[in-house]
Amino acid sequence: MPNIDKCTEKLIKEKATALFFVLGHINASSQEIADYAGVKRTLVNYYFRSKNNLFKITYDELITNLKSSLKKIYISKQPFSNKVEELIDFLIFFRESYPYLEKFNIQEINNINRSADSILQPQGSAELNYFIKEVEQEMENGLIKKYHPINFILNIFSLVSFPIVMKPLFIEIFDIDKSEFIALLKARKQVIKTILFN
Amino acid sequence: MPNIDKCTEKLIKEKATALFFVLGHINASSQEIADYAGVKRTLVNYYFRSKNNLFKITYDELITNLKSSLKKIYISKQPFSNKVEELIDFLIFFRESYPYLEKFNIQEINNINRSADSILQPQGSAELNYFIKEVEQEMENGLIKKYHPINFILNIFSLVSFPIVMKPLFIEIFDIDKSEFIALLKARKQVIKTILFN
DNA sequence: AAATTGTTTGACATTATTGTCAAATATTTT
DNA sequence: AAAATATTTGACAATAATGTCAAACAATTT
Repeated sequence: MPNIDKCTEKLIKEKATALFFVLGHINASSQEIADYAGVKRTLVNYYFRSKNNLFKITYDELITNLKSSLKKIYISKQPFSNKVEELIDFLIFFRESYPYLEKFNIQEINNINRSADSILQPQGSAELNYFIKEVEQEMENGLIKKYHPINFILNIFSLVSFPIVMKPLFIEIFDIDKSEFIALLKARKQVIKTILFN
Repeated sequence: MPNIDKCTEKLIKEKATALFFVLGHINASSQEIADYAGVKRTLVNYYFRSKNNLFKITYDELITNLKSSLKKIYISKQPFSNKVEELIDFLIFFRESYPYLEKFNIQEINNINRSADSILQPQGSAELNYFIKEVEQEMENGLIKKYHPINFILNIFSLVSFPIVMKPLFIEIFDIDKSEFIALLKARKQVIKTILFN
């Protein structure tokens, strides 16, 4: 069965991305990927050589998007508090679009076998450093409390990401409806902003 | 080779716990577990029937400890701010003792195949509800900002756990020494307390 | 010391998954 | 339409991991 609307390679890649990072089948077998894309398993090898390579490609694309968006925000010309707000909004949006990306990061971060050719290649950037300098500036100005500026970044990422990553667990622990928790997370955006500033 | 000091069953269980949750080999093969304990692989099956069962047993023991400690803190008779401080201290201590426990939680939480007999059995408790009531009380008193009390709990767990879970990633992103980051996390305890209260 | 019970071992069968390859089929170029 | 190229398919080999089992061995009881 030939594909009319989309070339097979693109199709496989898109379906794999959704399977990995939207549906959370991070360890899907090549058979599972092929089935989800509606193609034979061998085509995964034909177009991408190996399942791992396919995974690496989809992961790299997502991370590249993420990084590029973050960098734009870090150096954007706008009042600091607006910038933080934009950062929070974007992070929430991205985490909810690909809720399982962070899950993979966590799985891989601590992987014993992680080597130089690891899929994960975290790195800082000039843009991030610029933002950190700005945080220090605002600490001088008294807008935020004074401590190591990295803490401010840690706070943002922690307060936004952790509840999303742990959502199913928290729903059971707090014994509330899924919809109620989602509403809570929505309202939480304001809570986070309040907490971050004096 | 017979074991003198410790019966084989206990030995395997202890080594497996360390391998899983201290060293982070969450997906260790039965061979790896046996090697680490210095016994033949079949003994894992002999004493624990299956690798999965062994994992479940070690996991359950850890979680039982964790829950019981948390419950004690939740209902302990002491000023609210001291209680929160104790909670933070304990959480940091526990996360650093078993840094990979949370990693497993995150892996499993979203597992598609998670069924009724899943290893994960999160649940609330009367003690937690008691603590939440107390949080609401302190919001009335003006010690903490007013919002859905669950946010306060989310904040504590997020601010403590996320930087520990993501430690290796943050070290690379912020391009700082491991020792420097550990020092930062140590000092961070105070940062968290400051943030949580008005 | 013979019998019973508990523990350890190596060999085996089973299952799941991966990547390769040659043959079949479709598409494009000449 | 013949040739060349690209894509798809099914069969195959290799690998890794799991759990079972009977036999060997050790310890304990009678």
